[in-house]
Amino acid sequence: MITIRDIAKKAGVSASTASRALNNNSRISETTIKKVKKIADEMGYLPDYNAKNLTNGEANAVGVVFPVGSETASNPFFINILSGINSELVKRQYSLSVAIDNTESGLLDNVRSMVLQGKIKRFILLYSKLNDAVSAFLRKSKLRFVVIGQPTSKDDFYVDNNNVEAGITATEFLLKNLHVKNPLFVESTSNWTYEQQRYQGFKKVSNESLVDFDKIQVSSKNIEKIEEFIFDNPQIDGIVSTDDFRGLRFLNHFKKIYPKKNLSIVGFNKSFPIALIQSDFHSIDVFPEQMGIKTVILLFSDRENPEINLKRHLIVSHQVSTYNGV
Amino acid sequence: MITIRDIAKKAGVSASTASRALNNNSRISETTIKKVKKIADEMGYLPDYNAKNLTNGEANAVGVVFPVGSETASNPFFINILSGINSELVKRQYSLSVAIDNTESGLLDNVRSMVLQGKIKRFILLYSKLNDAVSAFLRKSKLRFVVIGQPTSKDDFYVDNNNVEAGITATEFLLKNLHVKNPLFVESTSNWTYEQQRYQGFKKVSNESLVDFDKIQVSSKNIEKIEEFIFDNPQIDGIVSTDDFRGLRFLNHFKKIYPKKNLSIVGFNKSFPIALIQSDFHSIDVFPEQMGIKTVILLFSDRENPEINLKRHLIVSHQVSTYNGV
DNA sequence: CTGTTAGCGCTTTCAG
DNA sequence: CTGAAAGCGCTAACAG
Repeated sequence: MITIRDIAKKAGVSASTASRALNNNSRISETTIKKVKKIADEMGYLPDYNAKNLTNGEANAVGVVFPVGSETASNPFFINILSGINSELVKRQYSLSVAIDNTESGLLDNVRSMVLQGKIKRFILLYSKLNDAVSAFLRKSKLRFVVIGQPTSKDDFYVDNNNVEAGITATEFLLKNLHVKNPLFVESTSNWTYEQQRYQGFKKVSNESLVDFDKIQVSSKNIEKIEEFIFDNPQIDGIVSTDDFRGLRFLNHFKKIYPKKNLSIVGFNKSFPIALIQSDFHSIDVFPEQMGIKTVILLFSDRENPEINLKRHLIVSHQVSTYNGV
Repeated sequence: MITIRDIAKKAGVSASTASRALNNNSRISETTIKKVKKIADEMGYLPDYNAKNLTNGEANAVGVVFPVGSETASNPFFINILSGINSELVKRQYSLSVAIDNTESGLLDNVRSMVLQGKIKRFILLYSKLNDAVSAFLRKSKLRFVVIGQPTSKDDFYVDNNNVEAGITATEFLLKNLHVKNPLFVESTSNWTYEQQRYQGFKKVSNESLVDFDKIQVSSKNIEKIEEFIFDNPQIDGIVSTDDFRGLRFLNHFKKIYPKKNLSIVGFNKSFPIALIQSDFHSIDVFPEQMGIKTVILLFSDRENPEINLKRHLIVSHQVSTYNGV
């Protein structure tokens, strides 16, 4: 293994000068910086992270925390988020360390160990939740973290879509492009904040367009009620669904009752890997990879981006997208 | 921060003795081991990983490598694997470090840096692929890694399901429990090894049951052919599909042509987060969390499990599971 | 602008 | 069975 002393020797300087040169310390002359870097390059020098971390008292890693219980299907695009996060981390010579557990206490232990033993100082939470032990711990420890979704505490950092706007986009597309006259808003039974916000957008556009509209909560618990509703409302010709799976589910109920009728759908998240569906099925792409990218930018804005340093959140755009259905 | 010297001082021994005691070194007497550990406990001592890693020349982390291209989108699947992996890692005081990138070369850089700079010595590959640069690099570096899926090189370590058996299970369920008379095997156009293996099982059971059977490749590229096939084969009453999404897709084609007919389905992977589907939709659960767990067990078998140390693979079971459809 | 020295927290020879 | 001392690779006072 080739160390900083090796390159110092070859460059005819001391180890500390070499170290400073490699870290662009302003006290070192341009010439020696160039020289040292050139030699380091030639010798294929790669700094040892564990040594750096030990002396710095801080790891070059970001902790990425998953929600407990994979029931949170509301965030289906984890892989894409991870990909976005990591693309930004590698630029900074950081690595991505994950905390995931089936229990809240296990998850907390995981994060505590990252902080206390791993010296990780920056975190990303792939969820947001009231009275969350992990965020409480991070706040108390004065560590910087960014939440993906709506924050639960007033001065948490977060990255999210503009969900009201997204609801507007979805509904406008449904009414104007798909020519729907009697839209329905389909959501879960959990009253997530993002669902309420998307509904706001839906309601606004529907009102302005002077169409009749309605809302329904869909889960596996209330099947009879749903089918009754569908039966009683044959005029429904399109839906905005807070996620693609729920939209598909509603479609199946609908087709069971009206096999011949078409239903236009705008869902969210582009959850289906392949073209899948008969009928006009569209989805709002919320650009998960972008969310990952912006999350990291915000996470490091204290060091790097004076211009956005004062912001506590960043917003990712969205876009209607089409499944090339059968 | 409380260090090993603090506890050594309190215990009235030297730092080296304390270190050895905490690591159960056999040269230390039972009594001092007990004493030192008790004091460490009382003082809430937690070893600093970066220091340990530096002296050990090896990080307490496992690199988990994702396939390039999120086209392999089965999201919940990966999350569950991660969860299984991490549950085993925490027991060993190891952490989970991920490598993910959109390009093969970027991914390789990521892994190289983990090895060369991070001193990570053990890896898990969440894919398997011929002529893979990452596995080549790991082999050359003589590092231990376990692949999830079928290995591409004769002496790679791997964890997988028994896919022939799984094909048998799926087909038996379709024929015996769902009373299908004319089964069809639905696969992708990629000729994955696991698809061929599942087909073997399908074929065997179909033959033994003396039923007529067929096979079809389904993708968004050959829609007309699929619908033609369905039209020409009205006797089809059930399918085994190599994944749930493809099964659903076929179902939609089928319903378009025969709106009134039922189709029984056995897919794979339990990909749908909620009950979704009208018609008899089942799925083979391949227990991704178990796969994660066994992967780690195999990864550390050189140190820990003399009894399975000679094995180069572990097999995870599977099970028919039901979507509580509408 | 550069070098010397010390030290991060832990493990490990080498002595006893 | 235990201790003293050295060192992992890097950074940061402190001098000059």
